[in-house]
Amino acid sequence: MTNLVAATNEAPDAVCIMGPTCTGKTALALELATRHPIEIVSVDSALVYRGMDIGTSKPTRAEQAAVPHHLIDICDPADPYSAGRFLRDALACIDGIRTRGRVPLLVGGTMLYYRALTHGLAPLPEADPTVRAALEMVAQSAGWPALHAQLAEQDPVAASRIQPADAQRIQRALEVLQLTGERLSDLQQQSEPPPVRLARFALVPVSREALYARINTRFDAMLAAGLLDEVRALWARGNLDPDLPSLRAVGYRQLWNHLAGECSLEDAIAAAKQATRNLAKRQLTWLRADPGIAWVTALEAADLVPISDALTSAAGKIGAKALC
RNA sequence: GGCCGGGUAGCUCAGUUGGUAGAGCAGCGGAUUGAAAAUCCGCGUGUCGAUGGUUCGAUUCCGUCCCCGGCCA
Repeated sequence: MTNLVAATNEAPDAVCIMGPTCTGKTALALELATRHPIEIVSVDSALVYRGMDIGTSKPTRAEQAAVPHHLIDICDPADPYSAGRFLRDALACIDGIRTRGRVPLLVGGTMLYYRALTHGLAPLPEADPTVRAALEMVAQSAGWPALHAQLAEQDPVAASRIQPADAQRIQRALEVLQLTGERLSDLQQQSEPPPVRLARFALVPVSREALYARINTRFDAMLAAGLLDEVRALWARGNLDPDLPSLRAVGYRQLWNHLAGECSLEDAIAAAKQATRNLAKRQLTWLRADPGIAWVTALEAADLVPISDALTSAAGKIGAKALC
């Protein structure tokens, strides 16, 4: 079903390193780039946005200059990026990198994007603001449980998988129904894994406690580096609102609320750290649910051997392909 | 020192007209198909500050003490 390399010796087309926020993925990728002919593809829903650098821990200009990076700064914060766009963009990047004779190293923490890469996406329509606004209006008066009941009539399978309070998913399922006349649950059967053989690794923290402590410390460092000014600059544009996917990003959302006068800076900081910790926990849940991913718990040289081996193997495959 | 509030889950608090207690948050686990750094679901034993008394039974009523906050001296 999935395109994992598993225990076979078959060489991968690309190598993927996923992991919760704040575990050192960027540093690891840069380190690997000194020893392997790679280009980095970001698997991250926040790094795509321009002008959001500090709070997303975006690789610096220097780091991006040292190794080619992809899917960073490709979207304005006023425009929503999506899993669908990511999959198309990422597959194009992987192709391009391989034809250049290099190995794609996919690195990030957005697990839905990762899932799209390993399992593919169903042929679904993209979001339609008009349809969503209409559904939103109905929900205002009738409530989401009523829309869930409606979904149960039209797509019982989807409804059974979606909680009555899960507004976002109810809205999406009904949107698909309206746009295509077909059931989301039927369309979802039609997803095909992309034809890319991935060697997958999960970079996980030694302990939850240490990860949380690091998250807190890093957020303070972000503030010291000028994160609040970065958010003020977004605020000053005047055309952004907090419902945008970009501004829902951890850290930005809380500081934005503070700028809107909804809470003190102190409370916003505490909430941002909390949200980041919650995010890291959810990322770990995804990782645990993937049976085909190899866990790497330390950045010691010995622990990185499997990753290096995968990169070497992928490079060999590309080289062999080039010879044909 | 006097008066008034408070002391209940890791935190903020609710509650029990006396039958040993429950929310939110945290924490832990899970779901996850174009918003995903999003959205949602599940999990609640804690000497109810301490100690005497009344009572079949006290976290609840009464006495004393301790701690915290405020006001008055």
